[in-house]
Amino acid sequence: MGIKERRAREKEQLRQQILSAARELFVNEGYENVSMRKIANKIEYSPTTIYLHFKDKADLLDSVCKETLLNLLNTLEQLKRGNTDPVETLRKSGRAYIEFGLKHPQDYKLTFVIRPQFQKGLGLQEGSVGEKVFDYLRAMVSECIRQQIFRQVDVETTSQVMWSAVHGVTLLLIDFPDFPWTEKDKLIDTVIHTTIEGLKA
Amino acid sequence: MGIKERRAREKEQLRQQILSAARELFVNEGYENVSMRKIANKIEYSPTTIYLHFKDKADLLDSVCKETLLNLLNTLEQLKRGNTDPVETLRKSGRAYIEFGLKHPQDYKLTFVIRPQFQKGLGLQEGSVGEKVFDYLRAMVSECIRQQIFRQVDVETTSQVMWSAVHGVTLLLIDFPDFPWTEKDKLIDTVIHTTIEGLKA
DNA sequence: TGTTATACTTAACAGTGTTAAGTTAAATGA
DNA sequence: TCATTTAACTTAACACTGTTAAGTATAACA
Repeated sequence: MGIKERRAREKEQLRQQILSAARELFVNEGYENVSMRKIANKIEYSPTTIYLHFKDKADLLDSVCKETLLNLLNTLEQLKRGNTDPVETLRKSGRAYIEFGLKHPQDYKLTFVIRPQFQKGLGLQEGSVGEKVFDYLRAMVSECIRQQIFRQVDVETTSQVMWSAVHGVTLLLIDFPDFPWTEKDKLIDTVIHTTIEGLKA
Repeated sequence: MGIKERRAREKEQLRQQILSAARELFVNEGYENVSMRKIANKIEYSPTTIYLHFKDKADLLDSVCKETLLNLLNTLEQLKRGNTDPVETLRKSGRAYIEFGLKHPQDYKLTFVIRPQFQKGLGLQEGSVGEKVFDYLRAMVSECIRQQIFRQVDVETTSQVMWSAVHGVTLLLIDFPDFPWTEKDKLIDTVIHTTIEGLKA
């Protein structure tokens, strides 16, 4: 039964082709400014072919975002290796998160701003990659609390505070590039430092 | 020359009519899902009439956002009156900012997320209402530093850290309503408290 | 070789932002 | 008062959008 497998492989290949064309266009021109026809043109298929692989445009966006989250998760987990000091790890992770957002601003916005707008009721579903990213954060914070470095007993709230801080500065830097920010690295470091100090015992 | 004045008044009236129709539709259905024709229908004019008052759809959005910022500025300035303790004022302002965002989530997103997306190069221009809002924040932070309550000498960085925190938590609460947040008020208080503690001397 | 299933396309629908050209009505000047 | 100018507003059109129903061609199977 090699034929069915080959067909499935070919189908998956086209799916990936659509996905990477979509990502490239979304990232370069913005979700709104990319039409299904544009994507279809790029891969040299008719627009309707896309609908054989993705429910609609939002589904396509969803899949692109899932890849982004996997990418982010990978970046973060690589960083954890060999780090023992939990606070230092948290600091570095915060930096990595923000830098990921600034390095791929369009991907970041697609994932954390555009997608929730188009996919209402998006709560980082169970088993989703998004949940795994937050689990990563939770684990680090948990360790900081366990070692009695952090004040709060509540892991959830503490993690959410941390997320708020890095998400906030990331989006502001992306969305208001012409605002008279202080030196970017200084701002990022201060945001992370301030939040961590504020969380300490 | 009462005629010219009456004409100008009528023109301004229609402008306001368009603006309030646009706001209502934007807020209820989302910027993307509102067409110029929809707005025109609501005010019972032809779609092209709108273009006699606004350059394009983005300009319309811009004007709606300006109103929102005035609204926010007003809320914040009312709060300052009679408050002497600068840290307490800052805390209350942070709360008011976040609550404003949660009370008018669509307005907030339009102003701080959608608009920068459509109006590239938006750096809170000189004299803009947005600048006035940030000036308000700057003044409060400045007072905290002057009284040597806050660590940082750098007013700019400190203000930007504060903005990051409140912006971050506001957007997360709006965009991921189904996320298992800890009790909302607790989260907001903790974000503000953590940031302020982290900034202290 | 004929039939079925899959992959893909064509054509269409109802909508979009925006503009050029045209119309109507009011204000102005003689 | 009446022709002319000016402003307000509309009609019709352009080139696009996401999406679907129906149709075609090709490959896999019996």
